[in-house]
Amino acid sequence: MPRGHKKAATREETEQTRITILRTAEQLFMEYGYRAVSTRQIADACGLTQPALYHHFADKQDLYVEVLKENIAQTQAALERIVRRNETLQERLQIVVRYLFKSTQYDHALMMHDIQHELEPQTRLMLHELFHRGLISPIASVFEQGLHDGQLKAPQQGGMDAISASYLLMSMLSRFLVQSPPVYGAQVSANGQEAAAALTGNAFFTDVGRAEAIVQILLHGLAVK
Amino acid sequence: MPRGHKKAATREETEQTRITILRTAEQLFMEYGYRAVSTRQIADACGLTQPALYHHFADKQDLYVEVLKENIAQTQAALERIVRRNETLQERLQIVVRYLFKSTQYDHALMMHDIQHELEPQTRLMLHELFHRGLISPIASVFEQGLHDGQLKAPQQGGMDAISASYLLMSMLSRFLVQSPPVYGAQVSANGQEAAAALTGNAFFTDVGRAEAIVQILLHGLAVK
DNA sequence: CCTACCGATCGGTAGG
DNA sequence: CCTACCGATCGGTAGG
Repeated sequence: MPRGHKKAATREETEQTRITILRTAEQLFMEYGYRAVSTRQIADACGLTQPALYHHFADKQDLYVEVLKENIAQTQAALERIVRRNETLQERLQIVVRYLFKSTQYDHALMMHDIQHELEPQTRLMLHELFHRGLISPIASVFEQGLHDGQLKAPQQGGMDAISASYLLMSMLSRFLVQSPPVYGAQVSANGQEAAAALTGNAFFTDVGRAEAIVQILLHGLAVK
Repeated sequence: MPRGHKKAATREETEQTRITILRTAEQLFMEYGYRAVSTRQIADACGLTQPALYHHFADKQDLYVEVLKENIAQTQAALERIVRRNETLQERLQIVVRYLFKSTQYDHALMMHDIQHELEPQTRLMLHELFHRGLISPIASVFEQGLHDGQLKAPQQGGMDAISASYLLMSMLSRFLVQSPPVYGAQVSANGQEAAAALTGNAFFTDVGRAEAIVQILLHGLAVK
């Protein structure tokens, strides 16, 4: 049954608008946090009025939950691909870390804080499980395999179970770890990343260098053997 | 010149009120974040009206900055004491981590996010330097010593400079790492910590166990040698 | 998807 | 340190 006589939005246009809102909201929520982002900010950035958002999402929390669902689903798909590759344990972990650095310029700790403190209890539980299944479990499967292979130490030998190792790896990706070098003293002159890399004598301040350093230390530690 | 004729607050009472406000605000800000805590919440928790806060602090940001200053100063004092002890590198790091776990039930990543996004640029810079001098530098001095001793790998040998290692250690303390085990499946029955510890076969889910595990892995890694 | 508008809450001020 | 109150902004709704 055709009905394009006025200028009502087609189903496709509506879907496009929904996607625009989701992507815009994702960027804002992930950078500033749930509470700090207003529905008007999101609407403005999409070129809409604020009430228009409520045509696509029931309320602010619903929009946030949809953002997280899409974000986690996408990350999960990528991680499961990486995890099944035929490469060494160390190489797969480095690819995982590089992916997480590249895909998310934000801090998972902020996301977890919002889930814990800004949402209703039942939503909180659901997202926690989603996070666990989507991000933690795929990474844990890599560690699990290393434990079975005998490449990784068991908990009793100074190692760690696979789930805990996955959470630990995630926490090592926290942005505040290194986002800090604007000025400590006053001796940093020009480009922050390169200057810092030169000062410290390694490539820790580039994304790839950071990914390699983190995995290197998680596996082999800082101590001389 | 005496003047106690009415019932004006003495200087001592005023100071006590200020301390009460600071401690109350610290708990709230550190748990929920700067923006999520209203000045009325703080005042209520202190048994005051909201405008009364403005007798002790210029505005909300000023109160937050004072909270951070006191918090960092106290942590700095404790860390500098620990760092000068006559114990092994590993023992000192474990004491540092245990102290940070015990003293701050919150997440430094949240604090850094608030500093980055909720404050004026000049305040942000000042607090960043305070954080660096108060928390990072003391910890870095431990790593620095280990590097000089030859106990720790240099950056060129798969190690890390002292400052980067300190940020990495701080990020490994992130609460979201492990605060998560409410329910994943439904098989966790009674006490979360103990049940999880039993399941995983180590003491990672107690504070002391976590501190030891983190330092163990930071120094020696997860891989079998 | 818009205009118009709601009650609630925010940080902060006036004045005593 | 209180009462009373301000303008701004919040999430969300009515009605078309």
